[in-house]
Amino acid sequence: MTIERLLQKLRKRDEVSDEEEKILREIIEPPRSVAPRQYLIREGEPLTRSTLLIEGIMGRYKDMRDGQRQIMELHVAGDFADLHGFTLKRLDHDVMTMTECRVSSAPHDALNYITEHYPRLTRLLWFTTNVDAAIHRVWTASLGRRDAIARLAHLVCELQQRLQLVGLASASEYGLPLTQADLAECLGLTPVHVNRVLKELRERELMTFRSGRVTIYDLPKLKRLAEFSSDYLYLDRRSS
Amino acid sequence: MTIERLLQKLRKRDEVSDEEEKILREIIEPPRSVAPRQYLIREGEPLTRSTLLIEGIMGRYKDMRDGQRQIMELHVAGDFADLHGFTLKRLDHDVMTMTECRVSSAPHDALNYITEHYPRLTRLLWFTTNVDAAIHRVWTASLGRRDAIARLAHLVCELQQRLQLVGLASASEYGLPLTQADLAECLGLTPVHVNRVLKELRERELMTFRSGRVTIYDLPKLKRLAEFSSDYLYLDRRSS
DNA sequence: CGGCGAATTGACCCGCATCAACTATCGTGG
DNA sequence: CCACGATAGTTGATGCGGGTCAATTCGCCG
Repeated sequence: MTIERLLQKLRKRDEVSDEEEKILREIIEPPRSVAPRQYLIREGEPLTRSTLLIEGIMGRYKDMRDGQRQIMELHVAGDFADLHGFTLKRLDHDVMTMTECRVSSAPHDALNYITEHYPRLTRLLWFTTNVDAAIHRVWTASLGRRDAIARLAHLVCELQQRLQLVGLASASEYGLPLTQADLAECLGLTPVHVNRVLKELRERELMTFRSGRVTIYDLPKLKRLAEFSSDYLYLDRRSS
Repeated sequence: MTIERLLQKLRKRDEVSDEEEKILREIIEPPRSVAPRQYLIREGEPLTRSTLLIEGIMGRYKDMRDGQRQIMELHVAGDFADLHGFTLKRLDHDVMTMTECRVSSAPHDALNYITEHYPRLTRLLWFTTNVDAAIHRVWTASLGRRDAIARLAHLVCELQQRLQLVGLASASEYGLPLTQADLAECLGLTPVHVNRVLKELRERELMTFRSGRVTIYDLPKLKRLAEFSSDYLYLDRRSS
């Protein structure tokens, strides 16, 4: 249970040979625990390794001058939180644990070695950073063009899909140990308004979010409300 | 004047050897012209080549059910508009010319060849897709947490910086042949409100946008208003 | 001169923010 | 065991930024 979820996700998209699996296992360091609400990476700091999230939830944050924050992406088990740091060498945002997490690292030297000797695996890792970008695009569209209720519904659908992919969600519920204020920081809303929107979703009998758990009563309706399509998560096999 | 601007940008970030330049030149096909407002790529369609923008402006679009659109990124000369398509094999958005454009293509087979034989160049191309993602993140933060005037100012600063990088902008002006409605689709606003915000920027003597040209009167003040820092464009040399 | 898309401006409206008070939950120490 | 303090959630009253609708004007081209 270290890189299993990562492999599970990669294999949904493309084949991973035994040799590729072996080299991946070799470069991933032993996991360690991190307390909730800890900064793993600060904006601008030089990076020499990338972080694989084994368990828990992490977020990519940007701080604004006035103390407001925007979360740009949430990470779940099996995600690299900062694989883009491998080519960027520093980040334009912070990375923080939202909950208690278990994480491992992949040294950039080792990733470099992969790019020198495993081109297919390299393309697959590149692919995963491009899926992160696709998620960014959907969030951009949400913030630009969806109203508060559709935005929240979309986030709930996205996490359902991504958590299901690694066996952590069913069609009707999953654990999401975040606060309403966290959701507000994802959605470009205030905590107060998130609360009101959750109330409306509850009253419309679409879903509830209580004590760190999402319960979905009618997923198809929720998806329709959110105008959600999972295409952007690239869950099907690639031809290449 | 085909891949010159691309090389110019890449060399700002890292070295490109003669051999790497040679292979890049070989895989890029001869440029062709495309009229304004033409779809180059439609969401979901299978891709076998990636598009290098030689001249003009292109945009990445998402359409919403109700006919609204959100632009997720603008591309300028020297950008690959869909290099992410190389690993994704289809896109989650449309790509459209905003102006008359000159474009070339790089077949995915040839890019594959690069990943097999030129790991350093591969990392550099991977890097450029990660910068696109960084741009997405900044737009996300803009839409989530900046008000209309700061959002518009930020976009103007970003384009100034990116166009300057390829020699198409000075500190005080650059050509930007878009309509106010185009800007609205970037900024998650209505054309009417973009108009009002432009008026305010004019009256505060920060900048003007008229007949396809941005004129900046006070770039430092504009950057302060926008809370703009160019860090996310990764313009400095990487250590790797 | 006429036509058409883009820009401009005014009047009015609404979704979400703001401010403030109150409740619920839970861990901690006396 | 209860008092407490802290954090999260809930609700109401009010205000504002940006949307909507509609009428003009501008600029360009035929």
